[in-house]
Amino acid sequence: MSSTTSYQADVLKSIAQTTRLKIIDFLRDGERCVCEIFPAIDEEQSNTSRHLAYMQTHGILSRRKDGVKIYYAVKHPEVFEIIDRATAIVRRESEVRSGLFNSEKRG
Amino acid sequence: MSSTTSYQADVLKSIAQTTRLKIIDFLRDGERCVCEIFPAIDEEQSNTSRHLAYMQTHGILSRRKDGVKIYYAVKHPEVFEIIDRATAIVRRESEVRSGLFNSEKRG
DNA sequence: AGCATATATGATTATACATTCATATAATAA
DNA sequence: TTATTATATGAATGTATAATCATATATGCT
Repeated sequence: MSSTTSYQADVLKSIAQTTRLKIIDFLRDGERCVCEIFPAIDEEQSNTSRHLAYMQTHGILSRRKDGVKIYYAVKHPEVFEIIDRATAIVRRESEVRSGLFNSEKRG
Repeated sequence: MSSTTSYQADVLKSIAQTTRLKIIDFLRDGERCVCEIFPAIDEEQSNTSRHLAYMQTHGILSRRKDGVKIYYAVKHPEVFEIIDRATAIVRRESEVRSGLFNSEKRG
């Protein structure tokens, strides 16, 4: 196996989870501290903290300390591009499944 | 949570695994049957079959039957775009970690 | 120093996942 | 019909993951 394959999987796994997707989505506007993040996504502080640490360890979030607060941000714009493409797939799949695609074609 | 968040996670999870990444990469040239796939990626037939079924169920692979053989293909070009972006992240991260980025800047 | 706030982490539990082996099913050929 | 090839799947196993609760640690304020 290509040596980068497992790193690719690690990066994608850091995104492919509902709580982490919620966090990343909340970080679209930029850097936020933990105390802003966990109420916004409606998850427990400890769980949120773990996911943030996980994503930072795997290189997709940056971490900045300011006093008591820790600010996290998405490091690579590709993270958002990946999610946007996943959204496109979901949208297309749901159209096909609901028969929207075929009925459009029929007019 | 947005109702599509868990579908986004499902799509990304269908990609974020080493064996599945190997399969998808082998399918870059197009449709292939199981008997071509598992030797190419050096995995067991049963394991390969399971991952193919998983990805098909989650909407990222198409499945076509021709006699005894089953041909699978990647349905959405976005799947490759997602992997390419993950690769870009991995590359940038490894550059930063190895200090290549900073030494380049220094000249 | 004592207190409040912010974040991280150990321990636990439940669940999901990946893999393997053995075997079932399906299509085709002899 | 029997044999062969291709694919799928049940059962078992080990490992990873997500979430929760309780608590530790760190910073700053009074």
